[in-house]
Order: sequence, then C-alpha cells, then structure tokens
Amino acid sequence: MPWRKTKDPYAIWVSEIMLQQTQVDTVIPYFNRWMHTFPTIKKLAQAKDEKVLKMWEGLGYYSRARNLQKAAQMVAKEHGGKLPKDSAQLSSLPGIGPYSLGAISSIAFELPIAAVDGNVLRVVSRLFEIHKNIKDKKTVDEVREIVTALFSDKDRGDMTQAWMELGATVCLPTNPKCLICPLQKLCAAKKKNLTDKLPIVSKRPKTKKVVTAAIILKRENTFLLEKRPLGKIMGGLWLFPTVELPGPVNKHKQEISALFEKEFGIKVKPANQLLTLSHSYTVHRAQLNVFLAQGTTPKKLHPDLNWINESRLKETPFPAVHAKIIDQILN
DNA sequence: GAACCGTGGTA
DNA sequence: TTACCAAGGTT
Repeated sequence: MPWRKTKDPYAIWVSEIMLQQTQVDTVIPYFNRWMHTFPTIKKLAQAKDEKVLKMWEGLGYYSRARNLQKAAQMVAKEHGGKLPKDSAQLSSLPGIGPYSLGAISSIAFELPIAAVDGNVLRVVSRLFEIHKNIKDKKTVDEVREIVTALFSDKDRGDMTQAWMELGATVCLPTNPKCLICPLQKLCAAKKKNLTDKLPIVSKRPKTKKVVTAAIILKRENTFLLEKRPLGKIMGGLWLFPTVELPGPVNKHKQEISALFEKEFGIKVKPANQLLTLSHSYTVHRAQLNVFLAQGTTPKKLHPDLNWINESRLKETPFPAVHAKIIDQILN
C-alpha cells in the first residue's frame, strides 16, 4: 500500500478518508493519482472544487471529497497548511470522525489513540467474547477503550494497522482462519467455538428499489446535463437529466415524457432505448435506464441544467454510472 | 438511534 | 437476483 511508504500526515489523512467503507484495491489508483494532482494540503485547498470531484469520480460517497477540500482549506488558513496533532483540532475538521482521528493520530503522529473500524470490532469482539451489537455506539466506545489500553510505548501506528490487518486477512467475517491466527490461543470465541456467533451485528434495513430514467439530449457538440445541487445526493456532480419512476420502467414507459416535462420543463419523446444499466448504492438499489431523446430544447432552461461541450466532459465530474455512459458515447 | 450517502466484489 | 459486506461520518 503506497500510503505505508510515507510519513507525510497529509498522505496518511487522504488514504484514511479514501479507505472509509472502501476496499484497499479500489483505493490504490485513486490515492496515487490524488497525491500526484494535489501533492500538498495547500494545493488541495487552492484547487477548483470540480477538479477535486473529478479526481474522486467513481469512488463514491462524494461528501468525503468535498469535506477533504473544505478541511484542507481550514488547515491552510488556521494551521499554516500543517495538519494539527491536537485531537480536538483534528476532530473539528469535516470528515474526521472517531475512527479517522485514531488512525491519523497513531499512524502519522505515533500517538496512543485507537482506530476502531469494522475489522477491529470483529477481532476484539471475538477475542474478548463481547456479546453486544457492534453497531451500537456504546460497544464501539468500549472496544476503543480496550484497544487504547493495549497500546505499547512505541510503534503505535504499526499496532493500529496490525489490528486492522488481522481482521482483514485472518479474522474474517465468515470462515476465519483461526489455524494461522497469532491470537488463536488467547481468543475466547475460538476457545468456545463461537466465531460463527460473533460479532453480533444488527440487520440493516432492506434496500429500497428505485427506478430512474435518464435522457441523453445532444445538440451539435453539446450535451444537456444536470448539475446536482450541493447538499443533495451526488452534490456537485453532473448527470444526464434524471427522473425517478414510480415503478418498473416497462410499466411506466409512457409517463417518462411527462415526468421530464414536469421536472425540467423539457419536452422529450423517449423513442428507442439506447442502453440500460443498473447500479446499486447503499440505501437504494437503483436501476438506471438511459434513453436517446428526440425532442425540443426548452425555452427557459431549468437552473440546474446546462449545455456542456463535448470537449469539457473530461473535466466534468460524474457519478460512476454516468461516467460509464460518457465513456460509451465517446468511444 | 436511525437514515442517508456510492461502489464493486462475493456468496 | 438478492443480500451482505468493506480501513465511517454526518445529520
């Protein structure tokens, strides 16, 4: 992992934010490109927000990118561009919660502050046989105290990474590799054959199914795109104008035109279906259907809509699915 | 406490 | 296809 080859607190910070709910293999190319594009906190602070989002394109949870830049601007202004070691100051930065505070503090500054992520929760709940819901904030606090108490006088960063790596490579959610686990003889769950029962995780709510339709409207060398308002879903990113359907696209095909007129004031006739994609994200399971539009330009353009020249698409940030559509159009 | 916020991989 | 998971944070 490239962020292990540096002691630059900024690089470690970036890696920890990217790694939130995101796997290592996914993060590596993004991290390398990011550090090349924004090598310092000051560069990130001064960058255009659209370029920041473009570098994050496809990683998901885009508020992480927006918060990272906002925090960089705060650090540039209030701390001379140097990430503060003080816990209260670190925690006050947007995007740095309890986990990231511990990870940055221990790995970048060698401070004995624990980083409790999903891996650590799993390892510790098995090791000490904690029969409590690990999604519960009180349980997380309890685990954090345990891990904090186990810090040695040195190598705090290595210890943090060891806890997480043990969970990621050995103490797996299903079929843990207890036979090669260095804590095998100490593990309460292993001793009592409870590794299948621990940790206890509450079920999360069922994912909703959301069906949307997007329209590709092209005029000469420009595409009609919707810029998502900041603060709303996909804030700051650009999409093909998209509407939500009340149900499966096959049953609601006729309503699409009216929905686009109502939402954006554009009259379009979704004629032949160009392509259909589907993608999923945490709460929704969205099925995106993209249509080739025949239609007229609206007289008065919706405030979120803009005609974007083809040549600018490579600088325009899209969510992953729309980025793939752009890819198909350009190639 | 619960809902929300993306994406890709896997069983 | 569905469900769940992965180095979480904010509202």
